[in-house]
Amino acid sequence: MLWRCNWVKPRKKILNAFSFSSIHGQFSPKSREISEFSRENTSGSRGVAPKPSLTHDNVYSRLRESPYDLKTLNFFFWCAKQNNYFHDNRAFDHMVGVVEKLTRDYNGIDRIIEGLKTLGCVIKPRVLLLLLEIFWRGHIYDKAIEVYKSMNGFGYVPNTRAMNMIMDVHFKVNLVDQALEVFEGICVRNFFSFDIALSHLCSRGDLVCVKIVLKMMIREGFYPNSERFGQILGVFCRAGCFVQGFQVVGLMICSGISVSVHVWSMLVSGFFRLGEPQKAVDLFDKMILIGCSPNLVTYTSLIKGFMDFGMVDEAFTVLSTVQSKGLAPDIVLCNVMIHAFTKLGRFEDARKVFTSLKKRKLVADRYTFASMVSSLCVSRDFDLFTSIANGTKTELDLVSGNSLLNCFCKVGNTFEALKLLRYMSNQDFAVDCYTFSGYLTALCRGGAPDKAVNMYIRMISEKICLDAHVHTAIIDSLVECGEYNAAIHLFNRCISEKYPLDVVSYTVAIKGLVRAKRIDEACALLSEMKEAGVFPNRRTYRTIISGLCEEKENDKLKKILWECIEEGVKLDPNTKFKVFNLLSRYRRDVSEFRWVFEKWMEKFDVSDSCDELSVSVG
DNA sequence: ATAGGCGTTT
Repeated sequence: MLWRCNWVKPRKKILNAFSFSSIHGQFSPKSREISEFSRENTSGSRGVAPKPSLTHDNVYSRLRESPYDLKTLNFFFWCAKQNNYFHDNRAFDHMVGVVEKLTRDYNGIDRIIEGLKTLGCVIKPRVLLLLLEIFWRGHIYDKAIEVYKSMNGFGYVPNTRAMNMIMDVHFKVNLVDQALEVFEGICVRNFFSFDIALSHLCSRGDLVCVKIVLKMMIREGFYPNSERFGQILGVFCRAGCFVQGFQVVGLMICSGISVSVHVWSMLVSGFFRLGEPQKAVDLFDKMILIGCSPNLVTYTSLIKGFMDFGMVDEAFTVLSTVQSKGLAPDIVLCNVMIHAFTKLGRFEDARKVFTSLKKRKLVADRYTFASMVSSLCVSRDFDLFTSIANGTKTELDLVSGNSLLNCFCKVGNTFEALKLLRYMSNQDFAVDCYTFSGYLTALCRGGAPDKAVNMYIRMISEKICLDAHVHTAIIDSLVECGEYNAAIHLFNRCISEKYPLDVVSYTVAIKGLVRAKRIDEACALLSEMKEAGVFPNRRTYRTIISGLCEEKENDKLKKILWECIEEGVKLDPNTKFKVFNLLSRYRRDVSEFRWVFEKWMEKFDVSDSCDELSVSVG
């Protein structure tokens, strides 16, 4: 038997985009007498009872007066069977409570169906479809699936509507594969089939499936509504597929959907994340040109984007635009500003934004927390850090937890660091590379380098977090606690195993060799890293130069110094001073480097950034 | 349930 119900008439397709049930209200019920139900189902009451007609109101009041039993359900089905009568939302919603009770009273759907039969209800496809809809509306998903299975048991071929509902149910109970199977099995897909599938796939961020379903949808002549389009675009942007995101926008424009300020904002930040600040700016200009006015979100994206690309002046220009427009910064913009000021080393300004939150009636959140913790840590404002770490009620997430962990390690508060780690793993955080780096550091600092090494070995064997940062963390921590041989051993193993290493990894290894007084090996490693395509930076040179000065290795020092000059590497004042001190004892060296020394002297106390000054060499 | 924000190493 084929399941035919004519639920969704083609011309209604788009009109009813948002709800399955709205169709019920499209038809006015033909005047028919409710008492006919009684005549059909009982005997002898003819002519005695009043004869209310079959209207939504009458049906509803009758349902409400009835007990929660099979008879009421039967009555509901009977009404639905009448010509041109369609239940309204109220009736459906009422029935949720009824079937909920019936589900408890009767064991299994089959028993309910048996009961209905004994009441004279003919079990037609429509009955099961209605039952399915009630369960679906009542979020009783396991029963909905049961009804769907019974449909097949009765030999019915479910129609599109039933399959749409059951696909939705499968998505909702997280049976994605089954949901997609249902989707693929729908012979004639309608707008809802695509809309439901897309809405779930978007929520899950399943870009691959979104693409496939969207293509199918368009090929079959349907277009997503603006809401769904926005959601789809969001998935593309979050996945970093901005070019394809643009195609989606193109589709939106072609299908006459207006591109909202939300969409523009997404694209502006998308171009920044793509590494295309100029395109972001062009887009912003275009947006203004067509008369779409940017809002705080758009401006925030611009400020963040400019800061990421070191376009500090541009960022502050946008900030003054925000102020001149009288837009009150929200918590997101404040967080961006805290981050920006910190990055610029303007810790006092970052702190001012933080303390202004109360005045602005904004509540600090986990983003504020993570940024402030990091800011205070970099600026070594440990007093305020401690008060924030103890006083904030923000619930920790993985990122803010990692931020805090890192800071505890820096302060040297191993106890708190390990306590936090225990908390994070008890909370079932999906700990990541940041956490592992923090863990290894904390263990070493806490005087348990052997435990750290064991942990690290285990991580390697289980292939957890094999990024350069983690290798660097353990090697540096071992160097810092004087375990030079262990550090160098691990580093060599990284090289032989071809683990990913970056300039910092090499630099800390060189630091280890310098501290172990193995200066020749340190110099050799400097050459090796270049051969491996990893280019030393000023901190690498600072480390090796500092070692060479200590060992008074003038010849090697001069060679390295020439290298720095040729490469245009700028040294920090501390290192320059050491070099000058050593070489100025020798007449020949002074003449060789006189011009360099003079240049250094000219701007000895102004040129270099302060972060270099505060850090002791090595 | 359409946009913007947070954390590692020398």
